[in-house]
Amino acid sequence: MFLEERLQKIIDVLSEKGRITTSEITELNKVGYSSAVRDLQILEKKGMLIRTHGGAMPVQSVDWKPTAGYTHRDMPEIKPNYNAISKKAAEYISSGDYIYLTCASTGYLMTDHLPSDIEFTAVVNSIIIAEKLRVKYDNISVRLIGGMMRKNGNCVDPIAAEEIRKIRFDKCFITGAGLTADFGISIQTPDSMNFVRTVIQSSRQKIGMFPCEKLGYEAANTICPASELDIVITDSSAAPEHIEEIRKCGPEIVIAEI
Amino acid sequence: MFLEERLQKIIDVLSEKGRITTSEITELNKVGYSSAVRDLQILEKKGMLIRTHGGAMPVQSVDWKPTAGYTHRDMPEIKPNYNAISKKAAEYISSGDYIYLTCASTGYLMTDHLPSDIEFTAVVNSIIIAEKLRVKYDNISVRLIGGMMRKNGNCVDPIAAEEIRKIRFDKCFITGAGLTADFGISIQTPDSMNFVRTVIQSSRQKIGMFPCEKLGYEAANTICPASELDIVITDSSAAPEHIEEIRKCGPEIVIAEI
DNA sequence: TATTTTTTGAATATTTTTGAATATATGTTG
DNA sequence: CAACATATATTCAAAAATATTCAAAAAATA
Repeated sequence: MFLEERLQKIIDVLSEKGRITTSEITELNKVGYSSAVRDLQILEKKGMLIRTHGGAMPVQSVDWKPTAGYTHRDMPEIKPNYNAISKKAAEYISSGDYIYLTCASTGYLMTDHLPSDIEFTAVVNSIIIAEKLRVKYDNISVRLIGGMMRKNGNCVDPIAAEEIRKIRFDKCFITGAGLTADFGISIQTPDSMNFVRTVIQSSRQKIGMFPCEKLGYEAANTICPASELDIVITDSSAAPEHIEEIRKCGPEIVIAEI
Repeated sequence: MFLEERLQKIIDVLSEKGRITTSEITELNKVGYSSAVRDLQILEKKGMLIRTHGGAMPVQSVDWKPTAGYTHRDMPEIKPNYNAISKKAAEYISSGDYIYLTCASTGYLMTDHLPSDIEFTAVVNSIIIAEKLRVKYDNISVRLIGGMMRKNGNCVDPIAAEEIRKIRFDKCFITGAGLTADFGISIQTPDSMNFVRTVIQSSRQKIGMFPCEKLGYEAANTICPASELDIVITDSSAAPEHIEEIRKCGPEIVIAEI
């Protein structure tokens, strides 16, 4: 079998099952362990997947811990809490809404839970999310935000922010790398900071999705105070002190059961 | 057996089975290994297939599908003339260029032939093309044009056109549904008409890709006179009278050998 | 027949695959 | 939480598969 065929098979399994192990690959492609690993390396280099300890996962479903820099040794895991939060968030969408969907992993996970019985418009700045919406939903009008595209398929540069400025959202579903009472919503890159800030400023209702790991964490750049958010959705593993800290700032706290 | 017959046989097997090995070719055409390889080299040069280690695959099969599960059978059959024109067009890209790539099928086909040894910026309004560039090329900066996304993943509405208006391209690679001396470049929908017109107005050098079928045809809406184009790339099956008709309007005519 | 083009097979070079040795990470147990 | 056991990753060199080169042979053409 050709290299290209093997790689395609891996991608197929990955996007169907959401995960693949190294031993599955050896069986699937009838190759030795070393070749299986090398194939994963090739695909990782292309940005088609993220390697984990024991196999690989789709890029979209992985969001590494904000506390540690990402190296190939950090093993990203499937995060049920991310999924639970995304599902809960999707419940807030109403008929006719004009909403913004974050390009972070929580936004991607939301695409599995969006309502298919009402019509609404989703504004997205990720071609991965756009493609998923295009293929999966007929009831959603998709508005794409352009700009210089990052290697991960997202647009968060000033061009994209400028485009956001021309829109008023009913609701925005956003996230960040961290959230505290002191530092508010924070994120790694300045571009993202600027972009998300613009989104928030353009939205009537601001809904933040923050898995427990992100509460109490402060990333490099602050986007806005926590008080700007109307609703913060977190999960049942969140520390009570963190929850209380944010609640005092103003946002309504919603707990998604894992 | 003639060379052409052998090549055709290879293409036939390829489009039927989606793959062919070198040893299959030696049997199929009753030739030695060296000849089998040379035939593959010839076809690869024409852009009719992609050589792999051990054989070859159709160009489209080596694509990275955004969604899994496609086989080469699901992909539209590549017309050799479209492919030849796309390949020829890609030769016009120089280092540092800021180019627009049409969202039509010729633009998509170009993504198989773009130079990978020089850096340049590609502006695209199709998430399918954007995704392919993202995965396949490291040397290309991709600028995405946003707007209300059509069901096919393209953005050609007024929002997209407005975005184009803010750009000046070194070159644009465009097409249309038809091209005549009388009616110029024509296209089906008004949105597309407006969009492509804007692209042309924003480009220093205008390169049109028009397979022989499109010469002499007039679609509903005219975009601009044929004289606006600097170069028209067509294929060797184009009728001489059509070629002459366009040449008289001004554009340099380039014939891509099928 | 002379000349050119095409085909071929063998020698050589390159790429790909593999397994074993070593290193690192994760899970478990006291 | 340390120390061990297990699972997985990395490295690397040998082996296998495939590609390239090239000159001779065959075929086609003049």
